[in-house]
Amino acid sequence: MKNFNLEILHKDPNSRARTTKINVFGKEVMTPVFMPVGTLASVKFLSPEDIKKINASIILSNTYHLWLRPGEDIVDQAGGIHKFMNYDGPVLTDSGGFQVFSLADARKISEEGVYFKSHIDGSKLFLSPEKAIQIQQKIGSDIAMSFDECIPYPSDYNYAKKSVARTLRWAKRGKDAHFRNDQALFGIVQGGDYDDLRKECAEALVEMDFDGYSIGGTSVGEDKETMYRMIDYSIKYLPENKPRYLMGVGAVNDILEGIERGVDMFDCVLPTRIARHGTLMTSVGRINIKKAIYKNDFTPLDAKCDCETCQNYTKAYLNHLFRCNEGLGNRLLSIHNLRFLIKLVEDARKAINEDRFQEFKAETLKNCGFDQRGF
RNA sequence: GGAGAAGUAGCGAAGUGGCUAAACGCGGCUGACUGUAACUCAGCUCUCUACGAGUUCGGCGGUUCGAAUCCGUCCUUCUCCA
Repeated sequence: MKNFNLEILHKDPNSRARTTKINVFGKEVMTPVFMPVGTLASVKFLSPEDIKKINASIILSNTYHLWLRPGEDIVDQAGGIHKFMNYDGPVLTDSGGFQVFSLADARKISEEGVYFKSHIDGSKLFLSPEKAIQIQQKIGSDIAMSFDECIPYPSDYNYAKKSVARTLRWAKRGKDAHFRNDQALFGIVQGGDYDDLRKECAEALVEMDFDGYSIGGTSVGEDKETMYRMIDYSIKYLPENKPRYLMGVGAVNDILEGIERGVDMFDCVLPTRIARHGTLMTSVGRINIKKAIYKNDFTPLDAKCDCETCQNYTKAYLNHLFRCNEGLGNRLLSIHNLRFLIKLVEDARKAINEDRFQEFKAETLKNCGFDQRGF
């Protein structure tokens, strides 16, 4: 019996939003949760101490990328990913399924698996559902993902149907190859924006009995309404007593819409990526710190934020760091954006527990300026 | 005082008779970024009444159908010799 389970703490009476406590092999994860992404066993520019300081409770890493470098054997020899990167909190590894989408120009899909052309040295690689599980078991993450095909949007119905069937066969193969009792395994719902395909996929995965379920294939270029529909089409077929993870979503409005629809877990590169590009998420919307107007603005980035950056530095200083391409700017903004999203889900949990999630959501969206533009 | 070299858009730097409002880089200004090939990418950066027009390549004056590019002269800077 795996020491992995979910306890529902509170349900919002006005939506499907909920708070839960996920027990990840003795480590607690309160949901809704936002998971910072550390693809290469590193949340870019942040140390494990930084990650803890922003109150992150679980982070993500990536099978495909660690497989290429340094190789799963090295991580295994280090004693697993926690020891390797000196981070003792829960770690979830994505399977490489997203790379089927993001590296589409350098890969070929077959029934057996996916052939990749390495983006590092051009060598030929082959990743199968079994191999993806084997790698993740060696990496030693707390939660592994099954190998799926993340299809682009739009995809025509016939392709999506074919792909879902294959992703399901891959899910079964991966599950059969999985044996670690100290590692959970999640299935991934695909099916594009087709209700019946999402249903077919979700129900088949539930039948296979995974430890949790993800909603994949979103945030691949579709419009917001379509994304929210994909979530609806997927989540209604998923069981209440297992975690629901919306993959790759991290814009403020998307997170709130996801929570409202019953999502427990989110991950996204957005906060760290845009931080490196000078954009910060604030309680009044997104701003780009490189803009000339911040050159002599000696106020904190976000008056309502409790992060290290907002407590200690001004916009003018961050503006200066970015103009000079100083790495500290990347770190400070990454800390801020991650803390901002983690605080967002913390506040959301509180609101759900106090039966005022709808008000919280409406107020947050209004403050962030969603009436005029996306976040 | 003499000899040589050079002055191109905010800066650096190509161009050496028409295809040049002038490559490229930096700087500057905008915008994008959602399970990370991303400290990345895209656009703009002489002026204007702006899918067109007007002024440019140290100044002035020439040669030429046509000049940033050739000639004269002046100014400035740098190097070397006194």
